[in-house]
Amino acid sequence: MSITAFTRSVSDVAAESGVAPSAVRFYEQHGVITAIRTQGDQRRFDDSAACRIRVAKVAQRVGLTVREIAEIFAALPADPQPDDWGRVATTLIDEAESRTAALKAYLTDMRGGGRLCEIEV
Amino acid sequence: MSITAFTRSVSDVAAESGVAPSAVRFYEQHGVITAIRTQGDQRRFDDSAACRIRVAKVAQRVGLTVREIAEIFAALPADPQPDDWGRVATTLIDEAESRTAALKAYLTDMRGGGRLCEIEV
DNA sequence: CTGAACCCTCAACATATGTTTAAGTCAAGC
DNA sequence: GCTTGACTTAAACATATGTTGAGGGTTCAG
Repeated sequence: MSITAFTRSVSDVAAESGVAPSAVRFYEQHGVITAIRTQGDQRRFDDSAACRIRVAKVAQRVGLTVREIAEIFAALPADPQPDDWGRVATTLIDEAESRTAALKAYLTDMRGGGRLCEIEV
Repeated sequence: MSITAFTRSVSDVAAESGVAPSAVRFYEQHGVITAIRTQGDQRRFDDSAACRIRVAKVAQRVGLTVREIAEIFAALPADPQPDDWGRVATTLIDEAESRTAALKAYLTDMRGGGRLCEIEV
């Protein structure tokens, strides 16, 4: 087992993930990432923090909210392994495809009837 | 050619589309739907308004903003025909699939390297 | 051990997406 | 033609997603 190192500061994670420090604090507040605190009350993150944020940004683009993303990431242990990420990836992709499928189904039904838009919702 | 009838009031469109009257006004302000005005300054919408709103709601679920949806709907003429809706549908689906593809690519690259998340952005 | 650079919280601001409410106007049936 | 319900605008409120700034504390390299 590897020892999880909580060595990254807010600005470290911000630089690694490409978002502003304020966003790093925001994502921590909302459970997308987690931190331990130093004696002086400063946040320290592990390697996975920047990763989680980068994945979160892409997931937001397919319509997932920060809350939904945090819920999905709740399945990730500290120091996540490939299998852990794999399960999360599957969940995210399934959700994205499900939403796209709903869009396609709606548009297809709309055309299918020739009624353009009188379909039942 | 069919004569486009602008006969629907705000509450008519709200009822047809399943959103609140305030949302109907909001979507008009943001260009998702368009209205003519009566002599007394009340909004009147045509048949396509409720349809546009229902499509917009589904499109929002895949991450499109109201602004983006309005831009895509700008290609719809008054009294849109099946072909017009078809082009809009294609644009919406392409965008949704593009975003899902970006998510998949990101997650696949992440796993692929075995580095979990040290991929270049 | 000290100073520069970074961190803390909290509050205000900003944008997107709506809803609610107040004060006043319009429309449609009787 | 009047009444009643729906409409108008504008502003305030609410939630999501952040950013900025003030006032003060922490860390770490030298």
